[in-house]
Amino acid sequence: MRRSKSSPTDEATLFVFFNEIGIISQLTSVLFERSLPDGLNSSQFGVLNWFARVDSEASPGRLATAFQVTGGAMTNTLKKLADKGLVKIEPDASSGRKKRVTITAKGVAMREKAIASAGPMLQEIAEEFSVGKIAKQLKELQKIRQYLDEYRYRNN
Amino acid sequence: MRRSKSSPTDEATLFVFFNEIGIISQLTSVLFERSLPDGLNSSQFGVLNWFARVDSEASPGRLATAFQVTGGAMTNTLKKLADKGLVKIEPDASSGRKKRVTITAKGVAMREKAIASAGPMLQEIAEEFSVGKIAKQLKELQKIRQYLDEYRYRNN
DNA sequence: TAAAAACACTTTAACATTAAACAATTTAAT
DNA sequence: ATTAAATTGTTTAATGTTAAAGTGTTTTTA
Repeated sequence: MRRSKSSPTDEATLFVFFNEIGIISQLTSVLFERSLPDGLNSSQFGVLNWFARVDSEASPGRLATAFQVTGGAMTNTLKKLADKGLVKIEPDASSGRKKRVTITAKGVAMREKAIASAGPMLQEIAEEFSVGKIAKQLKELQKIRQYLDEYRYRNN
Repeated sequence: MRRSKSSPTDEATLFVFFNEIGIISQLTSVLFERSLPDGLNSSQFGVLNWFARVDSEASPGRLATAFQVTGGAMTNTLKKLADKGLVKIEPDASSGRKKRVTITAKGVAMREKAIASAGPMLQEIAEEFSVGKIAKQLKELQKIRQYLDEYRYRNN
């Protein structure tokens, strides 16, 4: 450590770090979105992917919180997904206010198709960079993400 | 290397890696946007920050390309910035089609104010993580970003 | 148990972004 | 030189997101 306390220089490093992450996110999002099949957009893919990453069912409100969008936006996204038969929306047995959203078999297949569509780009990158190294970085990023998630719930 | 050729497993790692970057970007963007002063939004800050990061002047088209937005969106963002006196838009002496955009002193001050507004959050993170380690990661991320930028210009 | 408050989701108006059409200028082709 | 093509930026219609208001349900409280 160059200094014993947090300093403007440390903050500057972090700012540039998160800025860089934002730029990479922008670049890859555009590439990925472009490769998505049919009328699927990023928001819709995000929801399908969530069911693979996190849980097999959810309420619209839980999804809205997870993606940091308003309830209205999630209502809209889920409607689109339901129209395409990629998710199922039912009344929640436990409460008349809630709804229960689940992914359908068609939705699972669509998620896989969407991920496969990014294959060529990912393969090119895999040839250029050490995936082992990236896997190690990933672990660090996951820690940072976890921290940010906690930070978010602390400050809501 | 576990295998001699790129494999589905490598692609999966990369997919999760970029997914994680997207989530961190989302979380930090919301936090940062929330802290922004006055009527400044992310797009507008992005343009001000670009003048500090990349060049002292630009055409609207160059900025639109840099941020991967349409010309129309950049027209709109620059109009907002010009209305607030944060950038100056002039006809370009070298061509009647182009315009020349520069940041004003007020714009520079606004950028600094905006970055300062993120200070408390960055400080908290600096206390939790090793900034030296993050600085090393930053270098790797910059390589990846550079590659993605080249990839983008190759596939346009 | 009746009234008030909180909660979950949807709808609506305002705003940002995109794709496409448009206007103006410059470059290229013949 | 003229005409056609390409370039640069703006405008417009459609779509997605937000904030706020609206609807119905559940929980709290008095």
